[in-house]
Amino acid sequence: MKEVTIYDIARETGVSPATVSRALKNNPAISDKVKRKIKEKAESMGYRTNTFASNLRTKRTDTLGIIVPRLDSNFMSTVLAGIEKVANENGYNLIITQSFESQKKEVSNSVTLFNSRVDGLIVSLSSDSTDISHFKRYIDKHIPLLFFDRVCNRFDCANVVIDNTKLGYETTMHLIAQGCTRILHVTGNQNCNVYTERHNGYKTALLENNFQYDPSLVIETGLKIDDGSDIANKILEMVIMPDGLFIANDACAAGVMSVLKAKGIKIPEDIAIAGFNNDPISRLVEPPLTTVNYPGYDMGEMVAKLMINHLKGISDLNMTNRIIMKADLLIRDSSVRK
Amino acid sequence: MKEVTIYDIARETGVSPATVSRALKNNPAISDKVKRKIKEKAESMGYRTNTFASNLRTKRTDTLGIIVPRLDSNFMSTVLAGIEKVANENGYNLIITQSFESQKKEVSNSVTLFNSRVDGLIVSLSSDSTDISHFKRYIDKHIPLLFFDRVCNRFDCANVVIDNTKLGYETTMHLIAQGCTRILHVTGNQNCNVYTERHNGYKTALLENNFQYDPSLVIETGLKIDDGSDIANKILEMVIMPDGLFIANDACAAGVMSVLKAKGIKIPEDIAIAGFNNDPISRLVEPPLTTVNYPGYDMGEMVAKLMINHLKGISDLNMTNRIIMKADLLIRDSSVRK
DNA sequence: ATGAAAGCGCTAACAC
DNA sequence: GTGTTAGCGCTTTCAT
Repeated sequence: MKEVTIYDIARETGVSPATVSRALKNNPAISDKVKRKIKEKAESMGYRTNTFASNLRTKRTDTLGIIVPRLDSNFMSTVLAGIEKVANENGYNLIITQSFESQKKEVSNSVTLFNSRVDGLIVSLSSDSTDISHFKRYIDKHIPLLFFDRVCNRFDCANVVIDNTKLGYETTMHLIAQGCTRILHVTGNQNCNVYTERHNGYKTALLENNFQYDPSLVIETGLKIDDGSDIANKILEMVIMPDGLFIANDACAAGVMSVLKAKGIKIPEDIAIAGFNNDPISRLVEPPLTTVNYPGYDMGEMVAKLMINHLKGISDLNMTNRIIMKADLLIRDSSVRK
Repeated sequence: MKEVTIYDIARETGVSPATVSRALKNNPAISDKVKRKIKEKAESMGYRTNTFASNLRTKRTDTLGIIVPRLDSNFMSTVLAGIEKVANENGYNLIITQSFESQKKEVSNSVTLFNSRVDGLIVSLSSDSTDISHFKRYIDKHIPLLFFDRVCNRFDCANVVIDNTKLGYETTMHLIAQGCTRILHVTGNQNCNVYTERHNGYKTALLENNFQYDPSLVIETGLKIDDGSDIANKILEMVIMPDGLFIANDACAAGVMSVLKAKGIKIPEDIAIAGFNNDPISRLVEPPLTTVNYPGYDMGEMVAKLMINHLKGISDLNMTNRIIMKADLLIRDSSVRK
């Protein structure tokens, strides 16, 4: 299956390959008449640009690499939808990979994408990523690097986040305002900024209200729906049960809630509950779950725009350290008493 | 930022570029000693293959193109997780695009991916795709094409599906067995095989039980959570309310259920409900939702394996027409009476 | 077992 | 406004 090249078009139209190349790239030096003729010929001959030959010359790929912990979470797929939209509008392709929350896989993905010569790399770290030296090669080659959501604070690189600490604080304050005096916090891997920060916000709110910060009231878990059942059972076995729960994501919160309700706990009367993310699930559980509206789609758009504007020379990622996006506490019935 | 090439390695190691190329590709003609020396040098010099130069020669990209309606649904992201895993294990990259349920976008995506010279294309059609001539170019160039979930029956091309008709039938039979005599069906765009087939299964089950098939008991909708509210309100206004609902996806079913319950309808006593997909949401609503377990992750793996095995010459996609994967009715409390 | 050399298809500096 | 030409870095025949 022989591919049509610009040489074939040049021959057929009686111009040089260079003219064909220019015409197809809309180079203003070529007259409109010639351009039209060449484009028509290209179309009729079934020509398609050979991106490899082109990339080989220009040393650009118009491709962005993405590494995320998992694709199959509502938050991540929403972010990706946002990234894809912007990338597509700007003629960029995406190569999307997932680390499955494993640093080892993250390293291998980062190498693969590096070898694919992506123009830029967008990353949300796996929860066990302590060492991030695998990204050094990008920095060395001046390939722009941008983190979002799960970022590394010990690494001076542009990133887009929400203020997890503040939102953890506000969520906890809200529970306290509803009369909770014994608030249990369910958190994720403490290596992960998003979870430690929410945890810190929780702690600050407690101390500010003269409550004890009791480590036995903090449970670290995988935050899956099924982890929720285990946690609910732990809670039910406690000598003194908590009267408030701040759970670091909605899926897990929904899992907890479902078991607690089945055991006759009244929500929010016996236990008030707040989650995080504004996952669609949060609106459907009963009572609807108080949560934090995490603007995933907007974050995806923001991240892609930052990267692409940098690549186009419109702005400079290196001048940015961190962008904090707006997110709000969304109060629903699962936490409102009275 | 100068890239290291095989010429640089050749110079440093005192061999020819051809030998370097062979050594790095593990060509058996090269002695182990030389291989080791070259590989070490390559490593120490920070060499990375230039895939463009390589692709330009070999005319392969080791990249699969994907077109899906949307990324941000649980089912799709689960499928993609499965595809990504297999692709990655086999050294393939993915370029993922979404059509946003628009044929126009689907066409433009198919062109982009074609021009990116993907080795193969995996597609789940947008709901308004009637004409699929935009894929002809792939067939003409013998680029393997594989559809899944949303496929086109009028187009003779390999595809992976579940038996939607059968499952629609079984779900409806189950509702009938629970004593429902007036079953309303909520379906999606009737241009879409998955929805027409589920719809047909519903119809068959009714007729087989000597119920009338009443078109006024079939509602076509976008199947989003929020569409669920509208539908619930429509149901509440009906002169004779249905006593069973078969809803073509779980998100919408959860939306319907939430409003019905709020209006005091007892589920399953007043109305029994069944959804479709086994979305995580189905386990968390109350009562838990009867649904069809749609094995998205497995389907992703299956699809990727089929494509990659074809590309590797292990098997031949052209000999396959359709693969029907197993899926089962998952009976939960939302439809079980007494 | 290794080297020489041609060429994949495109772009851009330079020439006219 | 258009043509000439020289590579981009790799693979692969053919030769030794």
